[in-house]
Amino acid sequence: MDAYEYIKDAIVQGKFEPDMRLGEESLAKQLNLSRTPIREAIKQLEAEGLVVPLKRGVSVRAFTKEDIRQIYDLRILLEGYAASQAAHFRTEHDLKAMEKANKHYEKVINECIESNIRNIKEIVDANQQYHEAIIAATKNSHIHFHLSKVVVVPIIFRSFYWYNHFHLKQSLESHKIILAAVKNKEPERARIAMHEHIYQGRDHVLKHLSN
Amino acid sequence: MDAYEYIKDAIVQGKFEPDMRLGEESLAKQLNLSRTPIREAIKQLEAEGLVVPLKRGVSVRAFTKEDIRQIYDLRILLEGYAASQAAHFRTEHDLKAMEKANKHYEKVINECIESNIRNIKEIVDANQQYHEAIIAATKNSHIHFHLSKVVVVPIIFRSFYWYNHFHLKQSLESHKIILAAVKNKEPERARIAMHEHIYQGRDHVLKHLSN
DNA sequence: TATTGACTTATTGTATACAAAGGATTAAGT
DNA sequence: ACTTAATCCTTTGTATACAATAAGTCAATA
Repeated sequence: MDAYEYIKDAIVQGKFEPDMRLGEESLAKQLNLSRTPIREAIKQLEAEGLVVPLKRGVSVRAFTKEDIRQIYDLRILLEGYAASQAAHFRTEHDLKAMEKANKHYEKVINECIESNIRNIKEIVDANQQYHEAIIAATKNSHIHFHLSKVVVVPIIFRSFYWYNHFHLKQSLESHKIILAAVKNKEPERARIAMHEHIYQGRDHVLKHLSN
Repeated sequence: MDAYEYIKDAIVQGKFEPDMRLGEESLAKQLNLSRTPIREAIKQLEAEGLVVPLKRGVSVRAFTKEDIRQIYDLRILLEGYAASQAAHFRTEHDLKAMEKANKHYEKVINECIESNIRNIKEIVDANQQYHEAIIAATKNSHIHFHLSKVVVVPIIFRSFYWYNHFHLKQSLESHKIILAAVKNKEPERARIAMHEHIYQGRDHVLKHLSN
């Protein structure tokens, strides 16, 4: 397995906790690699801001409540724009992709609610696919590039992020509203709906964060 | 000197041209270093999107006209937001910093016009300081983080970016308008002025790009 | 007992050595 | 002459070895 993917996943899944120091030798042993590729992976993660440099080596970045607030503000700006652009310029192909992603999200949510089993990874993935479909319709690869870095952070706190059925249903409803606006080519409606959708996610996360 | 800084500067200054392959041994010799730190620097640049991976090694990313368009769209969105936020929340201290940066920019521009000498680096730096002062007033470090990656790209094409006195004066005028709006706490005015300012820069660059 | 200082240890940062994979060049065959 | 194949060479990718520095420990003195 790739060192970069391994470490990033471990951070996002919370296996490597905030402020935990990442020892190179330790990681090298876990991955059956030498320190050289480990260090390269760490440098990439540092450039993305997921780990922070110490005097020597790095530690997992501990995002503060203020960080989360700022990241959501940024995400609201970018994804709101993406939604409005999608409503403007979407093709039939884009729409099909979004509808497919939405159908899938609906299926996952409903299964989750019925069986009362919280398969967090599946929900997070389905949600991301939906958002990616909208961003793809924007046809701005640079926005996609930066959003992909931004979106990852709150997922670190996903353990309580998706924890109740009400929020899940609310989220699904928002997705439908956004999709309808894009389908009807209503940019401002799409932007506002996306804003509201992400604000709800933000509030939900912030409510459960202490510091 | 740091390998990362060296390579990044060389790319931004145009010393390493687009599509040029970056040989590790060659860079190591230039910097009197071994390949190890070179590779780490390259990984960072790859994460930022300034170099692209080949089957083996990397080359300097060749940004297309479409890339530039997308990057400017993104920058307009982010800096427009920054300007409006600055107008909302700016403190006296923020304002002082912006005014100082603006004074300095004015000085540089005027010297440049009078002496007819185009010290491109000085102009670019003064311009960046002004924009940074506005972004600082936003108090959103994550927006600053992403903008810092975005802003760099068009500078690669700066040789003709700042090439005439009319554009320079126009740019200075825009800066003053934005500053006034921030000073008077007019968020929408500030955003629109920033949009216009960056659109002008965009058009100027695009006009001189062929493909 | 607390604090400071030297010493020891562990881990990073850098260099080098080795292995593997592309790309280039040359030769052979059609 | 042009294409194809095989070999060689250059450069990357990985591992290891060495050097440098930060941190931790222990002892000594106030």
